[in-house]
Amino acid sequence: MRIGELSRRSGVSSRALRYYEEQRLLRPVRRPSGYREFSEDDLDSVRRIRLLLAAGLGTAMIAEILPCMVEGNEGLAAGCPELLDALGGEHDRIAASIAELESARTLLARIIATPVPTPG
DNA sequence: GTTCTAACA
DNA sequence: TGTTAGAA
Repeated sequence: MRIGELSRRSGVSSRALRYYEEQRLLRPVRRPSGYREFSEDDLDSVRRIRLLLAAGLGTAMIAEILPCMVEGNEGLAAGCPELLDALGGEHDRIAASIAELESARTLLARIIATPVPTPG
């Protein structure tokens, strides 16, 4: 299928799909016309890419683990055990970010809730 | 009409 | 990322 159809079926903009190819997340073949030709499997790949992006992973990481992702009974699973380490690292990195943001939120909430001292 | 690349708001 | 110009 061409990029327009994949865009419609996936709900992802053609601009984003071209970007995914540039990031090596998708490898469509080229027609003689120069048009990209995507496979049916690419539709699943796009869904997985969106999921992994939503999970906070970067395109570089996604490019590495995408070929290892397998459909489990409860969703996507890491088919390659050696990648669990990298995923664990991402998890910890996100957890650290959350901790920092929570500190910032608490600080702001405290400032907002502190009354201005009245003169006198 | 659809897609391509490159570049800009 | 969206959008657009100009070409195929």
